[in-house]
Amino acid sequence: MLKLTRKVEYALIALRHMQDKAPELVSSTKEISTQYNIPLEILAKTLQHLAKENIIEPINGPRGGYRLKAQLGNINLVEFFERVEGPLGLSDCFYDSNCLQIDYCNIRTPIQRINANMINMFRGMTVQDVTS
Amino acid sequence: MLKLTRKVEYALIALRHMQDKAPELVSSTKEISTQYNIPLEILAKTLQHLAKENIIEPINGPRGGYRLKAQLGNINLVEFFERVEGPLGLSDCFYDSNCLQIDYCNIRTPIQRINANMINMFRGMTVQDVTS
DNA sequence: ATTATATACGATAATATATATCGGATATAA
DNA sequence: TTATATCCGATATATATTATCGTATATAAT
Repeated sequence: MLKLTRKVEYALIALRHMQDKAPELVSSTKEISTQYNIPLEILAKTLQHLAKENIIEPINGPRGGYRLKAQLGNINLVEFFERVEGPLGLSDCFYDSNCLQIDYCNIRTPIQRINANMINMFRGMTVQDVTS
Repeated sequence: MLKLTRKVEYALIALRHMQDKAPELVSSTKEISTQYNIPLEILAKTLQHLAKENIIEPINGPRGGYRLKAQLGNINLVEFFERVEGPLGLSDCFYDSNCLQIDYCNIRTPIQRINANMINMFRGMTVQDVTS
């Protein structure tokens, strides 16, 4: 429990890889896949997703790839996680209400407090904090 | 991602239920299962686990059940999570080394920093903070 | 003693989620 | 025109979580 997904990890690895280059240089999926030993197709999906989110810019054709588009220092980790993986929360009941315990639950409020602590912590860091 | 497991949630619900009673009174698995709509067998396993961890005390036979044994204010959430679910970490690589990226990973250090933040946050709260 | 009720617990099944793969399309530089 | 790269829906696989089953053991009440 309390794990990041591979998709998030792959995304961060790729972003750091791009960040380490001069901004105009492109990085292809294959290049990143090879260098970090990430399955090509999965990484491709992940990068397409980041492109749709306007975090990176795709460049089609031969010698194509991706370049950074967004300012990584402007994206906090809560925003990033949600743009990559959807809504964030220690329990589903904070954004989805089909939990069998929801009507009787005696820990909802305290868990919500802890959840807020976690969210605040992640909101206090940006993607740049991970890629630098 | 970043979710608690049901097992942890069920454990916290049960502990709060016991905490709400006078300390000498026992709570049976069935009673808790019914009141909070938790599958009986799963809850039974969870409570057996808590008993093995000396967090609650089992009382066998008819009119039996469980009573609180540990001081919930003395168990911080990191300790609790680890006693219920095993090692804690945003990524497996902090306690298990068969990750395909481990030799090349460019985000290990920053993720470790974030992980430390998360651990510190959970260490700053006790089970009692959830059950009160 | 017998019975009913409760915990103990290994084994297994079902479900959900995360991870990975496939097949064929589109874009574009050389 | 060709080779290289992204695009993307559909599907398969693996893993982890959640739930169930069957049987054993303990004990209070009668």
